[in-house]
Amino acid sequence: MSARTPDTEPLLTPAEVATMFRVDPKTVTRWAKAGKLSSIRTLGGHRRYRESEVRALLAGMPDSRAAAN
Amino acid sequence: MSARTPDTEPLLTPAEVATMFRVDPKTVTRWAKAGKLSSIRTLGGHRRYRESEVRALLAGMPDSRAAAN
DNA sequence: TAGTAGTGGGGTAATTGGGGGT
DNA sequence: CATGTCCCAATTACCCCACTAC
Repeated sequence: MSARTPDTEPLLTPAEVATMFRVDPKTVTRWAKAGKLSSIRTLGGHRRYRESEVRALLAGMPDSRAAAN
Repeated sequence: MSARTPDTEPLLTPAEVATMFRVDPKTVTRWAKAGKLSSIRTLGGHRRYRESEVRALLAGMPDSRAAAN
């Protein structure tokens, strides 16, 4: 097989996070800007979010942030 | 160790890089074309990417030249 | 009434994703 | 089969402003 994936964290798109929280994608972006949610940028400037962090927040764990935006 | 590896750098396929950034492989190709990501060509014309550079980019470093892992 | 905080909408420009064909 | 390339629709970023709740 070709696609062996070296040790990487699963990421989510803004739309996916928005759907999970039942909010507008812009609101997710606002959370990232406010530092409430850590984000990784693509080379084009779009944001990607850590699935583990999002799920932790969804589960009600208010403390799982590591670094800021 | 029996088989030695002359100092060769670990390379990644477009699909692997795409998975790590949570984007489409075609997007990775676009980055290479735009010069945002250095690429090495196989003899068949396909692109390969430096794992160290990709990881540095994922970490948020705007410029990546040999991350000291 | 004014002030603060959070969310959504509009508009524009750039990036991204998918189809089609090599 | 994965990839390289081109075209076009969808998504996203970024700005400002309106609305609601406290």
